[in-house]
Amino acid sequence: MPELPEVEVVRRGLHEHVLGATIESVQVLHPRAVRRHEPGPRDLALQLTGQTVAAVQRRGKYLWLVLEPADVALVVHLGMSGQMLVQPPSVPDEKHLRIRAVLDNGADLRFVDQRTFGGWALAPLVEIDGDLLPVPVSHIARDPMDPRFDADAVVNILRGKHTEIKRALLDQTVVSGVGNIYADESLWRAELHGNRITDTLSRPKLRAVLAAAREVMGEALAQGGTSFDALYVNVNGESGYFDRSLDVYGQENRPCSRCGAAIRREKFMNRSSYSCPRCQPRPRVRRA
DNA sequence: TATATCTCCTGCGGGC
DNA sequence: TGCCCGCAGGAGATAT
Repeated sequence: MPELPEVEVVRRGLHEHVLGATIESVQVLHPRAVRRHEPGPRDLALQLTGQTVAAVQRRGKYLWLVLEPADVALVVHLGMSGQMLVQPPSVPDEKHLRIRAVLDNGADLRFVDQRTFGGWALAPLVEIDGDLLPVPVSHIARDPMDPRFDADAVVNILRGKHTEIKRALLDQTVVSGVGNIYADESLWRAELHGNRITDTLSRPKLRAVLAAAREVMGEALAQGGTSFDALYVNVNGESGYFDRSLDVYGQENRPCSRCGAAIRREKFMNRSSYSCPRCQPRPRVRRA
């Protein structure tokens, strides 16, 4: 599932392969892939045609292409299964090809998305806290890999909330880029159960979980991201290797690499959470 | 206002 | 073999 490291791998690939390219034509093959572009598929195709990719940027799990001369952003979210592929036109269409942009450098930029949670949208850029961001990204907090990420400020936000720490880690307006996999890995490294309540946790403990998030996502990025199946790939269609380094996510009943206890799986927010019952004890009082 | 839950979507795998 | 159901989960919408 694409979280920050996987999206950053894609961003780097796009920077290498599409920066400076001009879009010659666009085909939207599935309207749901552009549902966040309110004027509709035809407008998106029309506005993209003739635009040149001036930059490829990312915040959290969002990435965007800055387009000139219109000076707008093509905002891309991969959702759960989205892929941005740079392919020669001779490569047959992928089964779940949703959008194709033909570039003047002889390549296709393809958006492939099995579960259609992702999509493309055009948006103006606005200045937020010294950064130029597309409007749909303006509410997204800085991610832990951002050079201007302020861990102390995030600790203060967490201390001011009364919610479970895992829920807060997944809230992209608090800290971005963290999804279910890296939330579990970060909490395991910080030896915290995801149901612990934020305003009961010490500042050092909150700093530790943020540091763990930065650390684990940095390691994943160095290995090209995490992949469990063919759903996450880089722009060349290759998978990362970090799934081989996960300590808890997907490790149910396997021994904890720190203490040997069997990793447990629990339901949380309608999804699976993995943790070590010994290193990460449940809070004594659980909320209803 | 803050927090919690629901909903969208498709393909795979297990059970019958 | 084929059908049904649960599961995977990001993020906006809706409910509390």
